[in-house]
Order: sequence, then structure tokens, then C-alpha cells
Amino acid sequence: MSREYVLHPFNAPVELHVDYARELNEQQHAAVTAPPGPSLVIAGAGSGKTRTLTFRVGFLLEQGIPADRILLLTFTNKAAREMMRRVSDLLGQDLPSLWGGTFHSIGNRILRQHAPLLGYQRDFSIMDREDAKDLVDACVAEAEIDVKATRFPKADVLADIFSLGLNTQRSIPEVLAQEYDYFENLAPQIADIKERYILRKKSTNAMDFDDLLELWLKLLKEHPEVREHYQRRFQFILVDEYQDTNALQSELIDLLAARHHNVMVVGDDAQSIYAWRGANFQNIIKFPERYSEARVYKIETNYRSTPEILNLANAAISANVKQFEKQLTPARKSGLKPVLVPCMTASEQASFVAQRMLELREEGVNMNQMAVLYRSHFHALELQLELTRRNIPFSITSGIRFFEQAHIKDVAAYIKLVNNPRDELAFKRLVQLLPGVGGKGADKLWARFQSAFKVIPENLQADARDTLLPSETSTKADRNPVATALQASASAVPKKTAVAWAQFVATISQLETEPVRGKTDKMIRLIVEAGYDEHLQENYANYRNRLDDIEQLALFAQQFSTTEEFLAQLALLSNLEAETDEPANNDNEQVKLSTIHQAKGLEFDVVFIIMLCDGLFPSARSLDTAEGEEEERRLLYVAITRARNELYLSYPLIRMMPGGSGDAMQQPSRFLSELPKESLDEWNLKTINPYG
DNA sequence: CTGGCCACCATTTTT
DNA sequence: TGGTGGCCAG
Repeated sequence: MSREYVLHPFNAPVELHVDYARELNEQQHAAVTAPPGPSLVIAGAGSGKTRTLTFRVGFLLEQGIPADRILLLTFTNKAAREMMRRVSDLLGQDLPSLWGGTFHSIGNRILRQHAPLLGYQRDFSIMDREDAKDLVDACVAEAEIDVKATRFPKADVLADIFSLGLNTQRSIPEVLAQEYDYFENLAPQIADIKERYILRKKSTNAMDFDDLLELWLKLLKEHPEVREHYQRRFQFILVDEYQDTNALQSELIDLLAARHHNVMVVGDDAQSIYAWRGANFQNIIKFPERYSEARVYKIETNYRSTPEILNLANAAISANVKQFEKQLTPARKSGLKPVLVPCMTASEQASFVAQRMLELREEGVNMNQMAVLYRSHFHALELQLELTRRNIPFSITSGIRFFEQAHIKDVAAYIKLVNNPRDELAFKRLVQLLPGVGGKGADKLWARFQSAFKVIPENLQADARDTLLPSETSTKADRNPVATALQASASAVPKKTAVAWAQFVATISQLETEPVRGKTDKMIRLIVEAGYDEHLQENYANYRNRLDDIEQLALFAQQFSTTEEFLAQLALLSNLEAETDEPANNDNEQVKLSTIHQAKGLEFDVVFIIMLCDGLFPSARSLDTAEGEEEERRLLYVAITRARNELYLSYPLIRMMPGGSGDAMQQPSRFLSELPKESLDEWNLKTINPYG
């Protein structure tokens, strides 16, 4: 069945004059110029996957498909940004009408439009994991479960159970039976908490990350007119990193594509590394079964790595049973063999890496082109010390996300509350900053505040009040609804809190009044001046750093025209640095330290993979299941295929155990023994440097 | 009830 | 390391 592209009469085709046959290799070309209909593109690491997708978008536009008819879904913010940038570069202009972004950000965008259909307001808050945990805690308290008597799961475990259930489309009992059998007997109580949690989210007008997908799907399923609108609109759907989609995401894609069937999914099953959060790479394996008319394209030429590195990568993944047959072939000339470096201790390993980096720098390798990759953040501890000691500049992708730091969340809570007065979590967070107010006091104040706020007529709340002319019906409550309701709650405030409370009300009042209201950066600076600054000084030794962070936040806020957009982005972005970084300039050379997960999609001239000890990589916890072990192997494959020219694999034989409980012998990673001897050179540090 | 103090904990990966 | 939970005084 061959369908032709349908030209839209009112949209002249974009004329790019791209010579596709010249710009792309044969396999890429076939995928880029694929006829309409479902297609699966298996793109190996370093094979020009992003290039293929970028040109595909260009090709569709040239065929006369309007940009707003194309939906481009990615998995991470980084990938989304990269993709949009490269599309703009290809076109020579920005394309604001092209919808591209992560699943979560597109879900957010659509839900903002239709929130009332789901019992939400358009200005709903987005909860991060900590918020979700707090709200689950509140639900457990509300359910009056005797947590001590029953050994009930903690809030974050509960949140994980709920999340896993949604993302894999399983019920609570199923998840418990399969992953948490020791809580199986508590299924009814856990399901009850989940119901409470759902209601609580709705009443506080807040969605968690999963809701952005789950409610999006629900919206499409339960509202035919909305479903048809988007099915009609998204004539071509492109999905990046398809191997990392979960059951929920694949259902979304299938539903959105149900009308036009023009869905192109791109991925590499060998790089599926998110099963732990519900990703199911059966989605990609079974795609041809779900879409019987699907065409399958394979892109197998690797432009990134030397044959030696590629050879090692192929060997590393070959022990996996479940995968698509494919043969990555090198396009580059032969280079150095990857090197295996056994070390005595983690310090020696760190010292080796630092030493080798300095040598490479002497050889003319830019430090921005060197990366150290590891399984878990804490594996880089000794290395950080060593690099600091030797004055080697480095940047590290840390475990703590910018937005999840307490001071950032505090400041954001002010803005959230003004923006969404039903945000219970923001309210409670703020009042608990006041002296004399703890958990119970916050509960009481929230109850009081809620009833006070309800007195203000609905039509004067939230966005409606903006449309009123200031001159008419201008009472204090119109312009300061939150501050007014706070004022009215003052009788529930403890005596010793009175002064701080007045200050708090005044701050909120200023935040929701012109000229500050809606100007996010001004709001942030006001919050600091109005007393948060003092709070920081009193409570944190690193006051300066935290203040700088907040100034960063204010700068970041300037790029958004509305506070809603700012808040949504803040919740959806993992960290600020990754968003603001310009392409690293060469005066500012620094090596990169990163977990393998966070290095996905990146490439470096030289890569060090450290801490290849059994139990660290693969991690002990992953080894319970065969699937877990296979995923760790794919993780190693991802790490290896980040390298262009040189690759070093190392492990310490002895490792300090946490808590000063002495040293422990380490076994080299089981994955190392799967690699053919001849694919690696082995260096004996004793003969090279005398650290020992 | 709040908040300070202490001891203990356990460290995977992300939207 | 830093965050968190328990305990106790005010």
C-alpha cells in the first residue's frame, strides 16, 4: 500500500532545496524519504539518528505538510532542545508552530488547554517527586493507618508503586504481586491511599509527572471531540528514543496516530536503559506486529567511533538474548584499541584518570572532549577529590536537581501559591517557614485559609480577576485575594508567629499586586528582599551560594512571558545548567563527569568508564532478574558508544566501604569477562606510573 | 506542638 | 556527605 502525501492547498511547500541523496547515506535517505504510513527506524548508536529525524522534518515540510501538523516527541529535554535547534538550523528559521518536546511537556501543553474537562483548572501546579511524596504522606495520615503496627510502606515507596502501575498500565495488586510481594497483603489499603491521592491532587489543582501522561491519555479516551481534534491535527508523528517508551506512552502514540497512521518511531533496542521506570522495549520489538503495514528501516553505519571501539561495543552487547539483529559497521579508519586498566584502589584509579587526562591535553585533546562515565553518582567521589587537588576543571552532572533544592522550592512556593491558591503543598511549605508553625499548625491554617478563600466569589479568583477593570468593583479582595484570605485566617496564628505572619501577608500582597504581579523575576527578587534573605542567612552555612542560585532562578525566569510557563518549565526541567549552557567555549575547558544515563546521546573524543566492579556496574540491585542484568549490559553498550577515538575501562580491586568500615575486595565486572581478550589492551599501572 | 539535637542511614538511574 | 527520623525540653 503506497499513499501519497496530501498537499494542503493553503500552504505552499517550504522550499529548502536540500539534496537529500547527497546529504544522507542510502539507509538514512530511505528513512527520510519514506512514504506516509507507519515506519520503524532502527538506528544504531552514532549512526546519525538525530540527523535522520531532522531531515525527515525538513522533508515533510517540503512535501507541503504544515509545521503545525507535525508532532515530534522526545524522551529528554536535552534531546528535545537538540532536535528543535537542528530543525531550525536546517530551515534557517525558528518554527514556533512545530510541536516538539518531551512527552511530559507536550502533555502539559495539551492539558493546559483542556484541564476543565478533567476537573482541573488551567493554572494547575506540577508536583515534583518530593511534592508527590508529601501529598502521599498527607493521604496516609488522613487514612489513619497505624503505620507502626502494620509495617506500612513509606510515602516514597507508595509513590513509586503508584507510578510504576500507571506507567506500565498495571493495577495496584498486579504491581504488588510482581515487584513488591512483601506488601501484597496491604493491597486494599494501598489502593485506598491511591484513591485519596488522586482526589487530593484534584482538590489542590496539582498534577504529578505521571498525570501529565495519564490524564492526557484519559482526556483523549473520554472526550471524542478532543481526541478527534488532535488525531486530525497531528498528521505526522515522529518519536525519538522509542525503545524507552512505556506502555502509557506507546498507547498515547497509537491513539494519536489512529487516524493518519503516519507514525515514524526511531530507536535502538540496544540502548534501552529505562526499564526501571517502566520503559518496555517490547514496544519497539513488537511495533511491526502492531502495525502490520509498517516499513522497517535500519541505519547501521556508525560515523562516530573507531572500528576498535565499535568492535568492543558489539562484543559487549552480544551476550544479550533479546535484541534486534543488526550489524553496526564502522565508517571511520582504524584507531587505538580500547584499554583496560586494573587499579588497586579507587584513589589509584582516580589518579590514573587525572594523569591520563593531562597527558591527552599535552597531546592536544581539548578537555571538553574528555568524559568520565560511571554507573552511579557516588562512584565519582574519589575522582572529584583528585581532580580538585590537581586543579583540573570539571563539570559534573549532579544527582540533586536544581529545582529540588530547598531554597529553590521555597521561592517557587511563593509564586505557586499566588498563581494557584489551591496549592496546598505550596501553602504548607510557606507557613512552616514561619517560626512557631509546624505540621499541625500548617494543617489548621490551611483549613482556615481555604474557607476564607472560598468566601471570595469564584469569578473574582484566578484568571478572571485580570479581566476586570481596576476602576469597577475594585475592592481589596479583587486584587489581593490570597493576601486577603491570609489576613482573614490570622486568628489561627499562634501568638509568637504574629509578627512573622504580618510580614508574610504583606509579601504575598505585594506579589499579587502590580507592578510585581506576573513579572516572575521581579517576584523572585521581592521574595528575597522581603525576608527570605534573612531566612537563608540564619539557616545555611552556604548562604552565598544559595542566594546566587536564586539570582540564577530570576535570570532564568526572564525568558518566560508568564509565571505559568515559568512554573511548568521549572518542574519539567531536570536542572538549570543543562538548560542554559551555551556550546562549551574553548577558553573554558573542563572535563565532563557524568552518569551513563545522563550522557546518553552525547559523544566525546575520549571516554573513561570507571568503577567496573561487580556489584557496582552491574549494580547489585539490578542482578535479581535476568532483565536487570541485560539492561546493565545495554548501559555499558551506551557508555562504550559515547567514545569517538579513545576508550579506557578501569576498576579498583579494593574499595573503601561507606561508613569507614574498612576496605573490601572487589571483583571485576562480570561484563569484562565477556569481552574477547584481543579486543582490549591491558595496561599495568605499576610499569607506567609509580603510585601503586 | 514546635524545634533543636543527635544518631543513624544509605546511597541508581529521570520526567 | 547530607538528609531524615526519633526523642525530649520548653
